[in-house]
Amino acid sequence: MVTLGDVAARAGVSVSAVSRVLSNHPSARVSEATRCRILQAACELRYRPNFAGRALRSARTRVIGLVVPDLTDALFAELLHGAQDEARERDYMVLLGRSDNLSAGGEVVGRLVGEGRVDGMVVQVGDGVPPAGLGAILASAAPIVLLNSVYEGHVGSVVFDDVEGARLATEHLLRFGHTRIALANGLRRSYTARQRGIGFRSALAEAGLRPAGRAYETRLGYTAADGRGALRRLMNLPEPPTGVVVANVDAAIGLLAEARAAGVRVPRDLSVVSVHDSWTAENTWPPLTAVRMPFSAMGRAAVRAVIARIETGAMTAELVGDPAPELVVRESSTRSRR
Amino acid sequence: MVTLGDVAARAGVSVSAVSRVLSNHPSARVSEATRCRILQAACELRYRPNFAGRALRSARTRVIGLVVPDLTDALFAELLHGAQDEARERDYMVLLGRSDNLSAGGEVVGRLVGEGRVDGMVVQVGDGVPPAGLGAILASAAPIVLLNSVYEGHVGSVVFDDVEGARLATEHLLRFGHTRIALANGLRRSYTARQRGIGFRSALAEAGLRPAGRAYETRLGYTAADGRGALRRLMNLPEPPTGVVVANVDAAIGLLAEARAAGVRVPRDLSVVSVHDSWTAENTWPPLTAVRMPFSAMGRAAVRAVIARIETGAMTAELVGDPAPELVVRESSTRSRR
DNA sequence: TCACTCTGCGCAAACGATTGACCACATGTC
DNA sequence: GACATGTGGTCAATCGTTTGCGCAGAGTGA
Repeated sequence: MVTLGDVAARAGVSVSAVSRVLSNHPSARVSEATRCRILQAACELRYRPNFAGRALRSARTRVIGLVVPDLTDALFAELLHGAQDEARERDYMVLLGRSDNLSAGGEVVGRLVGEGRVDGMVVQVGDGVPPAGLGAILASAAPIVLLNSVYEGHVGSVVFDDVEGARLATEHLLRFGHTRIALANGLRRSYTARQRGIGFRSALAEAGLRPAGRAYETRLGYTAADGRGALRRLMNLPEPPTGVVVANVDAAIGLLAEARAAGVRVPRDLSVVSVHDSWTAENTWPPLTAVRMPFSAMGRAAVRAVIARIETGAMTAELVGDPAPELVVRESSTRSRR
Repeated sequence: MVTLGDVAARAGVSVSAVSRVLSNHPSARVSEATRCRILQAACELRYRPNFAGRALRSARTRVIGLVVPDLTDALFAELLHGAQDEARERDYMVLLGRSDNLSAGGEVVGRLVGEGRVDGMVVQVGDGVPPAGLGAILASAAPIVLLNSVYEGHVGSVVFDDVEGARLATEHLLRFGHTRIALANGLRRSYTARQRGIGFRSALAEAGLRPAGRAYETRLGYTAADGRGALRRLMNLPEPPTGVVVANVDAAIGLLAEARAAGVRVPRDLSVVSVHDSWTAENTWPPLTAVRMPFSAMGRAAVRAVIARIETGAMTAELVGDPAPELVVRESSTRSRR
């Protein structure tokens, strides 16, 4: 391993001179000739600063942790990409942690922050995590930004405009003349599910429709299996809906598959619109009408927020509105037949 | 931050005593009473060893890097889970790097290893990376294990039994009486694509079928769009195949969607079997018959291999055969009508 | 010439954990 | 009594980087 000392020896100067030159420190008062010798020596020896040495000395790692509950879908990949792009531009790295089922990833947060492996964290809590578990994590006083959830008294969160996303999806069905519209939503305690419920109902209200009743809003979850369950429940109603807003694209994919299996024709018998878009939505049958949410921008915003928290102490509760949620019309939705 | 010194002060001993006790060092000769005091002090102060200090001193991080070209599908998630499970059991962490389009992630390997952020790496090179780029990475003499590709002279790779996987898929179609079977394969230079081609052709040969000709093997790639392209190409042949083996589940999903759009009925007109299974394959229409490959086991094996390389210097070229590839029959394949 | 200031660097002390060397004391052996 | 052995620890060096401080020598103004 090449150290500062090696470079210094080759350039015939002291380690401090090398350090100052290589990190462009303002206090680096060296002649142009010396600077050149140092740079050349570093280049020839392929010097790379040692991460541990630097982190130990400066008590900063320039790494931020990202903890998500699930990464089996393309949405997460987009989020991670945005986060990594933003991090790279600011000379940070992203360390992907794993939030296990138990304790909302509290252990991983403790490890990463407690052992000084990261300077701050972006945490997305799982759908089914009770708020109690969250408190313990946030109590650590470490720079933490929550993703898609807000917690009493914790300012430091980045959320989608889920209300608007759900509203867009609902309005699309309303424009197609649907009046009996269902919502296949996430779990009740999920923050995003609550927001999407609000957007859904407000769109209905604005259209002068009274809510179709509790039974038309399932709250099973965001997985494909949950979407399947939602379809069965909704189509077994005395008056099944003619349109359904699914709060997650993975659930919509399951719902679509279950519709085929149950003989429900989409979009003829049932129009389907999902919140979230991904490459999988283009490849269902029929191709899924979806509201594209800015996952990449959210990743960027989260990293930006946590870096701001680290470097300036500023706390932000940000709503990611740019680019705005956008409806992508495909073939799973059509005009109501009545 | 709580340091060893803080714990030592509270327990009334020296830092070295604390260090030895907390790390269960064999040279820790302390009385039972002292050991207790130290443990209690550490517990009360919530001591956590500082990562940087430890890494600097020991020149080891107990972190291994995982670099993959693409993480938009569920397969990758399974791989990562396996890797993380194995790492955790051996008291390591996994750091997910990003292999950009350019230079096969050579830059990220250089950074992670060069700056001492990781002790070793698991690298899956992208499908379209020419072998030349690989050489540069492997030349760094760092502990690197390749995933699903082998490189001349580099022993340190973990691969699937792709030959067997493709063979299983092909034999399934053969048992159904298909004789005109196509292969929608990955790019020519891809190692896995070559292996899957071998398995495909050997199954045909064992069944006494002569290969149906070059045109029946497309080599477009592993994405959904590539699968769509493969379907169009194959169904435009003078004598379209009645069955197709798709070398990747994402491509199979695209192929299925394109079949619907083109009016090709699956499985009536065309039976489809894919290599790789994932939750998305259960939710296509018709549900996709697939060969389940042991992604989780591969993640574990890769981490095991790189740790072995780090700790004992042992190099391995391993074929992940347990659990063996397994055919999961769903509804996208059926008996040939002739 | 003296007292400054400025330039161009080097010295050395941290940061936190690990570990070989060493020390004081007690006990056992010849 | 001299010596070895064992017990229960402490001391101090080390890893690589950063940074406050100091120190020559050159230049400047009075």
